[in-house]
Amino acid sequence: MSRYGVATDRKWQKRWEEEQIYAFRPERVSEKLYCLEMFSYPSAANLHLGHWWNYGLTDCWARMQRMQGKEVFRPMGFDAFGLPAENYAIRTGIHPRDSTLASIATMQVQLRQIGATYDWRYELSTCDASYYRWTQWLFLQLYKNGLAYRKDAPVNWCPSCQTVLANEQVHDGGCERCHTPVTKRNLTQWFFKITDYAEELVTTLDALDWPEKTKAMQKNWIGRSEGAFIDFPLADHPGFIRNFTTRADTLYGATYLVLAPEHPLVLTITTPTYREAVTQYIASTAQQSELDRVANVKEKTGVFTGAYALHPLTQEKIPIWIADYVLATYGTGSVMAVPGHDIRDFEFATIYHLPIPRVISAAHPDTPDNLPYIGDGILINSASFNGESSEEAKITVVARLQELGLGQATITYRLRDWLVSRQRYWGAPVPIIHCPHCGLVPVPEEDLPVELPYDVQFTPDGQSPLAKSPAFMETTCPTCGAAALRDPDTLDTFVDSSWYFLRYPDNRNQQAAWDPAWINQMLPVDRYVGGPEHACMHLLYARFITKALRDMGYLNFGEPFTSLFHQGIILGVDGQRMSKSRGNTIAPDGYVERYGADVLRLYLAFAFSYSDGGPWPVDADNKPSDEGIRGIYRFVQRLERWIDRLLELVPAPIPAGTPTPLASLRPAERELNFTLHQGIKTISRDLPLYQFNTSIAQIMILLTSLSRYEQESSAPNLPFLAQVTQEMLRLLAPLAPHLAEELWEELGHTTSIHNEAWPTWEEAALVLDEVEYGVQINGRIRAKLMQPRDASQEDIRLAALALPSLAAELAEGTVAKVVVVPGRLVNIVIT
RNA sequence: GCGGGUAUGGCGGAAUUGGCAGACGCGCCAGACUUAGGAUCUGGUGGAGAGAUCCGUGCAGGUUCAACUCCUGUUACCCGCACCA
Repeated sequence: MSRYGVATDRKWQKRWEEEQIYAFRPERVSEKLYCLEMFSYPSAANLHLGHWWNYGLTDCWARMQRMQGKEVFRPMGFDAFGLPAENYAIRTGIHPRDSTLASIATMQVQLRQIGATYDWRYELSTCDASYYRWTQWLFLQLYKNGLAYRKDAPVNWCPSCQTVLANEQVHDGGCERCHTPVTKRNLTQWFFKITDYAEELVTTLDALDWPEKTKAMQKNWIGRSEGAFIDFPLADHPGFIRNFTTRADTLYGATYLVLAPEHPLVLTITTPTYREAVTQYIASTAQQSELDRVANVKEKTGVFTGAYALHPLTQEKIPIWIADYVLATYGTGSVMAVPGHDIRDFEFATIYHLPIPRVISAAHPDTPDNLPYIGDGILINSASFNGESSEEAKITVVARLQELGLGQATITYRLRDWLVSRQRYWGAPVPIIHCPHCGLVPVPEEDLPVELPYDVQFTPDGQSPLAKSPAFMETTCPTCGAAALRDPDTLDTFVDSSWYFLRYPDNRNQQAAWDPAWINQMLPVDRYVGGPEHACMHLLYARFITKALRDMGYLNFGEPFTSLFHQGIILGVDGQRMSKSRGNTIAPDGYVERYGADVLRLYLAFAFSYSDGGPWPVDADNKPSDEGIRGIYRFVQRLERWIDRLLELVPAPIPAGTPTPLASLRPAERELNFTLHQGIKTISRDLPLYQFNTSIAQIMILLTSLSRYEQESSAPNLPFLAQVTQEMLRLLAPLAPHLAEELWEELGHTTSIHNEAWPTWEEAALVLDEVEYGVQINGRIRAKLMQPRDASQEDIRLAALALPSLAAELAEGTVAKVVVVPGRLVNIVIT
């Protein structure tokens, strides 16, 4: 049994809290390091392994930064609004507010059991009126600056959650949360104009210290595309149809236009003969779910409208079709179809027997004539543009169109505006009043918060629950005083989390969301840690909101998270994500009770790569194994035995000790000293990179070296042993904070190890008098060779060639070359 | 189809600038101790072979005195996006 255990954890957690040793000191803001993990969703159950993995291991990182003199700002809070609490309420009848507050209370206690360095004075919870008051304030600022607007549009609707969803919340045509196929509905909804920032969001991405994958995902999601608008005048109506293309060079190959069924001009231009077919087609596509649409990609369908447009350069009459392979929400909702050089247009033209001319010839003709050629090439059948390259023609064709007033170069984005209103209860109310006389009237800022009422019938039926609460809805217009109604929708929870990192450092400010002078010093977040699944939602929204607030003058920076790190995920033994429904969860509680928080922390840190995660190991019976944890537990016991041994040799209190001068160390001590400094150097390099496993390995090696030195030495150098032991505990402190603190106290210290400075290493200690060389013949290791540190390359070469064990093999050939790598190896090349 | 990533012993995982592959731990094997335990300690442990040796980082090539590492091609798996004009 180890004497360290959960009781030790409690003892130190209590004392740290009393002494406020992790309190952030604002006067040291110049040394601040804002390190943040994505905040947690309050859940009624006990903390799961993921919490320990996310928050326990980032704590090791933060603790090392503290010891290196950084003023670490490390807050924790709760992303407390959202559907799970509401769905739980519908099942159980427990009000979302009650269940959420209870969950938060549980988590506040349990998060402390990890032994992390949170400064709880900066806590926040998004469902508190003192927080969402400022979420509503944010909405109003966006509204006043034209970045929040209401529009009637086809939007994603989840029939199960009974609410609209943002584009980002539709995955594979289904609801991100419940996977129900999403349908389209025409509704009037609130949007944030994130598209105004599309260009900056994509161009400033490169400079961020973020994982390449995440940057690529955002870039892809924003979908910047350079091309041109090309207008095709209508043959029988005034006006024109505007198309977006990236291939203006293929304009002479455009043989028809295709509009999305939702395109606003469709019914205007459709001729009476085709009206019935067209309306039928529109109706059938409208009732298709996103999933059906994706499933039907292979069979292209469409109908002719009977209308014609004029080719802008040839004046030829070309037919106008509608088809659902053209998306209403991208570009102009209309394309010029070039079946000779586009796969989709080709498939469509083949089915409906439309002509498929060639206007680009490939430099190396390897595409058969019965397939579209989608690459660049030389223009043919393109009048005066013949002979130009695709690259040239993309410019010259657009220039000609521009002279005619029928085209211009442009950039489009895939990114759509962010739909933020939700027809659900448990969220921040939209702070807008609908007045019959004045229209949309923002709630005056001094009237915030618009409080979410408690007594509401929140069972979802497609209506906003708040609409059924007259006490909430009925108000007066702030402008004209007439009776008016509040907006019944609540805000997407991603609005709450798009600015929480700005609130933490000034969380009790009641006059403003924050004090800009203070926040501009505290932010941006220096290191943000969280899962990669937020790449195109939270991380994108937070960047947008930060940039918008900067342009309104509330911030002087435009990127919220300078540096981003994604942890991996610990999976169940089946390799699947842990979940109650799969029954593959592993509870941390038992391990913590039995071995203590630090054994679990050390195990998680040691047994997995932090960036990869991976499945929990299995034993011979395919059950979750705790053999690895017992290995860590043995290490803890070995460490305690060593401390006991040291205290036998050197009674407490052990002096803090100064490093013994290198020159006065005997050879065996030099070896131990080498291991110490090697360990300090390695851990100082690896811990900042979240390479916890190698850091712990170094401490294990150091402990082994310590006890071996003591066992093998007839007269151990006791002050030196005491000093090395204390350095080892300092190295351990970030990883096993309770254990290190306890052992530190046993050595007689009366101040916390967590206020000790991080050890430094001396390069001189890493230089040994003798170096072992590997001696290779033709690249294969054949012998070892000890050489003095200052031996010349020539000495080493001669010593290697003179090795008796190599004589026979060397005699078989002639030595062509000898490569000496100082300090490492010798390679003898024989032929 | 596009983008990003991964592949190393029985297992988790190491390997700094191209320089002795497999650190550290688990498991396994052998031994010690014993108040007989699912405890602890010590030693060994990539594979093949009696052995000298040979073979080994998904696969096939290449560059190099030297390749897990760099280059070309290829396979499998994972993640994200996907009729985006």
